Amino acid sequence: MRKRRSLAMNLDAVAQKAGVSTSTVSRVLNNLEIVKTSTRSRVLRAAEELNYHPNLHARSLARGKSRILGIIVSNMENPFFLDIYRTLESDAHAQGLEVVVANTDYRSEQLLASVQLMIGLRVAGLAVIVSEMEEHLIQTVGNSRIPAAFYDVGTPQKNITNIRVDYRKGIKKTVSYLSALGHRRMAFVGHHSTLGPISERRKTFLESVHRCSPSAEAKIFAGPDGLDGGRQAARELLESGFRPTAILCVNDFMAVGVMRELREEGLQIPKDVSVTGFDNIKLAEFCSPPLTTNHIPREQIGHIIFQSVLGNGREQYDTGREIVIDPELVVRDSTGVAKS
Amino acid sequence: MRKRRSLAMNLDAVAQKAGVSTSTVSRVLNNLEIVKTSTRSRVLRAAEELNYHPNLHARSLARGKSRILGIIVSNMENPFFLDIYRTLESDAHAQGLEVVVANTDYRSEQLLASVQLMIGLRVAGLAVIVSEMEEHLIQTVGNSRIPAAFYDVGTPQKNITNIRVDYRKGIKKTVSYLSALGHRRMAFVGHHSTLGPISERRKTFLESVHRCSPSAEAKIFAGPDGLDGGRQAARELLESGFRPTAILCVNDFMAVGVMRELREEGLQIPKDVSVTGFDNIKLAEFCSPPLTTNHIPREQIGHIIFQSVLGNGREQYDTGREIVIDPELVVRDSTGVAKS
DNA sequence: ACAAATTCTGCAAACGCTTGCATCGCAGAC
DNA sequence: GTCTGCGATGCAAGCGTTTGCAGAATTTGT
Repeated sequence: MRKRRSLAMNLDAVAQKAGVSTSTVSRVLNNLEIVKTSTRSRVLRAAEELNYHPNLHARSLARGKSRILGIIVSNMENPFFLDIYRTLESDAHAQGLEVVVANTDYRSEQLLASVQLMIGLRVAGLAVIVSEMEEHLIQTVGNSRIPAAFYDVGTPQKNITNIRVDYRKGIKKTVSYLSALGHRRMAFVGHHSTLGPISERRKTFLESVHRCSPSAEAKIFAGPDGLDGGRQAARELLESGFRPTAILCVNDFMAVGVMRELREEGLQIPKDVSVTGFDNIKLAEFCSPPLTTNHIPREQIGHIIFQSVLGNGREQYDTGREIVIDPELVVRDSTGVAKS
Repeated sequence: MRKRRSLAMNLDAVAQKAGVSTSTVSRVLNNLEIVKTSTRSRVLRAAEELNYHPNLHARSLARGKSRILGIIVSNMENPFFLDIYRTLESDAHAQGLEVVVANTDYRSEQLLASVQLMIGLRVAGLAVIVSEMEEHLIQTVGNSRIPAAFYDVGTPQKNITNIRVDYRKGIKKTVSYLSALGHRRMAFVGHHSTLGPISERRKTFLESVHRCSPSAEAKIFAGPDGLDGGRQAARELLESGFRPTAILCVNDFMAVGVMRELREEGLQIPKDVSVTGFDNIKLAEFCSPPLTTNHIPREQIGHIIFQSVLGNGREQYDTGREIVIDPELVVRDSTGVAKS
């Protein structure tokens, strides 16, 4: 048996220095009221002097649970995810919880690793805000008994809440708005993980265009999520020879990239081409021209997720539901009547 | 003594199911080669069937250290911090380390909490990329013996590396560039935590302007870090009646906000006002007009930090140094000759 | 066929903390 | 002066792993 004398600072060291038992130190550090004031201050001083910091792993282990909220997002760079993350973080901190984030970069292998990490950490709750998701992983989370929330993917279970945005509705609104402005040639720019051939958004776009004006043309392009991806998709679009009078983008972030490329090619927005986004991130308001987009209430989504996962600290979580949120069209200056 | 029968899945359950001891299971799960192939697969199957996930807290506790890289940033929203974070994350993942991020929002109380968290987690290494920092906290980290790197603050110690950017040089270059374009009235827009009256950047700006053209006017404004903060500072600037022909911003993110407000007020960039930023974030290239800025190699900084904190997995870390990086002026379209 | 060398596997301590229960000390009651 | 009651503390088990060492199983050598 190892007799590895611990060099690290631990409860024992503090206890010894203060002349009490480890239990007492533990009680002081956890603010249990049963400790005599004099003892209490003696312990606190000892801890201070020794520069003691409790080992959170040991703590979690002993308590059988951790005070950590796990968050998994696809792309931290995209302000949409970031905003939800920030809301969750602030809600968590308000309840004295810490937060661990993991980024998947839209890679499902990384998503797997992240889920493993969160389960391994025995997080108190888990928020999964990703575009990619396999049934298998949902099951894994379901079996883990960790209260969780999934955004835009999967179906509710006993410990899982689902939150989804009705993109269909948003796309329809946008298309009919553009249609009313006379647009008959439209393109949709997405990122790869939202645009498998099976993707609902893709279908919805095509359907909506077809419904609004059966004779209209519609095409679809894609690039990686991000400013560069948007730009790249726009370049492909232009090179393809297809000249849409309006471009719908899967999110604002990509839309900004798209606009950059259009400007570069001498096209004016919205005079030559109208552009729309999705999400209504801060940047949509700050770019030039300000972007017409669909507002998705990210703060509200964050709060809902937090509530359903760790609702006010009670043991009875409010999971197992499905919540649907409607986007709302926000018209700014990046859209106008179609060029004749 | 509690006889709380464990309901949670643990090594024991797997061991029992596979008909071996916990040690063997542990060895299988850690890929120790000494396990017989047949036993190995039996164990793996049992683990699979039971949906077993090792408890990382117990693991860290037993091992005496965790495979976690801690990162603390001021403002995850600012792409500058985000880029460093992403580099660190990818380096960490490449070595099989996980990452825990904490956001301080420029609040020193939150910074304290974050440092406590990281120490409590016994992270393998710590990167602190914040603008605010108290000597006291640096000492705390120093005493913790955790290999750490601080960006732009503090001084090297045995377990601490310092990385700083020579902002002074960048500001000088920018001012003299603008000066050469005929600018004689310039403003500096910062965020509060970079702009105490003691702040070096503030001083450098004033000095540089004074040196380049003794008769020139210079003023300083500030808002919170972010698009809104930049906009707000610009508004104050305009309302103050001071009409600079050039505005230097402490970072690109704020510069985008500043430009938005200027446009709103009908000022043209760079015809009426030139604007510069710092960092050279992606967005600087995508905004309109593309932003003249100072490139700060964030990827390089990320790699350096990672190397010095967890360099290639050896026990001998390369800390205790100070590394200085020079920014480089990148001229784009947001600057031009001064309006006469 | 038996000893020796070599794999493999199990035992049990240790990691640093929490917490139910036992204990100790002392004030007030009788 | 002994007893009761109660607040404050200590004891020690247990949380789920890892790992040094020893013992069991298997192979090798003769």
